[in-house]
Amino acid sequence: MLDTEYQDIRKLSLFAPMADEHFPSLVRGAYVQNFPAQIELITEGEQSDFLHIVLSGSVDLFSAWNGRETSLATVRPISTFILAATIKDAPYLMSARTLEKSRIVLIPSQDVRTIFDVDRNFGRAIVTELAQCYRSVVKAQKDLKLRTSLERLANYLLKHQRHAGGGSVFELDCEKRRLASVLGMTPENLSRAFKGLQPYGITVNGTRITIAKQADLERFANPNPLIDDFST
Amino acid sequence: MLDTEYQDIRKLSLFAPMADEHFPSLVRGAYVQNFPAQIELITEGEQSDFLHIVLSGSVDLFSAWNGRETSLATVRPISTFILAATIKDAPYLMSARTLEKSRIVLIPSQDVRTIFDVDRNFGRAIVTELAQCYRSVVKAQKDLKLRTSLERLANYLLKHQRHAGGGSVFELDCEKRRLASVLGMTPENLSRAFKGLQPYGITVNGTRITIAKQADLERFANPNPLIDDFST
DNA sequence: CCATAAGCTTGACATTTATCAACTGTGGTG
DNA sequence: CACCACAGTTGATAAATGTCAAGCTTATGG
Repeated sequence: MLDTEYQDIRKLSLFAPMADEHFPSLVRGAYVQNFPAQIELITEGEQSDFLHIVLSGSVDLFSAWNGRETSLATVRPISTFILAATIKDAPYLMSARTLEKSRIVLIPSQDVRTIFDVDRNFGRAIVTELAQCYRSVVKAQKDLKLRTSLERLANYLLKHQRHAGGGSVFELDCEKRRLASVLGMTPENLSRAFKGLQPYGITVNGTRITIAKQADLERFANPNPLIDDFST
Repeated sequence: MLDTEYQDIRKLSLFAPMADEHFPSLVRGAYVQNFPAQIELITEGEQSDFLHIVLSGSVDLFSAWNGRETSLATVRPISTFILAATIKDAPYLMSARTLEKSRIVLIPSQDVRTIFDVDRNFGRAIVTELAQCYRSVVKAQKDLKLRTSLERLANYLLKHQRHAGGGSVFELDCEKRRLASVLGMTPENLSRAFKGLQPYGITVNGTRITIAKQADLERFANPNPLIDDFST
């Protein structure tokens, strides 16, 4: 692991509060590996042997059942994933695969649990992180159950517009097929949903989105911090 | 609070590991109250001042947006709810209302956080509970995104059959309108979904469900522990 | 530069789900 | 006992979403 990476991980909200004497022992047993795109890192149902951290690239968390498949989230640097399975020592509920060339840290789950037991601040950070994860999924659940696909797309666009700086033109940060899966629809329907947002000033050119009538779109999308804000 | 109730709460997995000297100070500031049916206990968006515990009765966790409403979960005795908001000191993401006459304990969130800081075992119990909650919602998310309403109903029935003892006849434990909302469909559609399961041996009489062709239903439902098991 | 493959889009169509209105049955109440 | 209120059901219809096949665009490699 590079020293800059070591520092970056140390600064993660999950590890920052940890005592100086504990962090090295957590990292000591860790692997760092570069993966090409489209590699399945973990498979749902397997035992959770490692806490994963994405240093660069991006990772798709997805799940399959009965021949169908859906994307549940995207993990971008620098953050951890599958913390809950690690802590509970339970099987993974989702699979994970690299979306592009990615650099991943693997920390043995047992080490995480050991230090969790001795470092109070780490324990507190884990609680905060888990509560955050929980609330994110609850929001996703509300998004899915309370909105039509058109409304989900509208709110997704507003959210990513803010994330991209707030300008009226911005770029999608993933393939449309994946976006469709994340939003709970088919790629064909996403295509039509973009068309359906034209009356609200949306135009699409490849991955470039333009929001011409901001107020109209916001009136239609009716975003709600209890569904759409990352922070709350 | 009755002494039996005190003991019951003490035995909850969330509180059982707590040191004997801390539990009284947690309960000292708590209220116990009886609520009639259909009382809104908390409203989404408000500050989370109390951790709630259902002693008897049942509570519906739901959320609304743009005039629509959906049930996200049912809380039954004896268990806590809105732990994540309490710990994060963040606004509630869901509203809660009594489904029937219910007895509820309210523990000031600040007390929970204070003892969380001093009692290691309590901290650990909270982590376990949060991880459990997180995984439950992830499963619900998979259920919703990977299955049709008919499949969700079939799996719901199998799950509740087991919960009710495994016999081929059992009772639904909530109104069909609520079940419909939990499963993410309209009451009309739930009615039709029950009809749609007739070929698999399902008959309905009021709240009484009969599964005549267990194997057929299971073949259709194709239940999966990573979606349908409470435990994993 | 062409050929190819892959993602995306479009149209036609099927399926699923929601909506609205009417009707049924049941339980409670005056 | 008559009446009402309400959950549930049913039918007709509409809207949303998925499926399949074909065509389009674009990036890439020989």
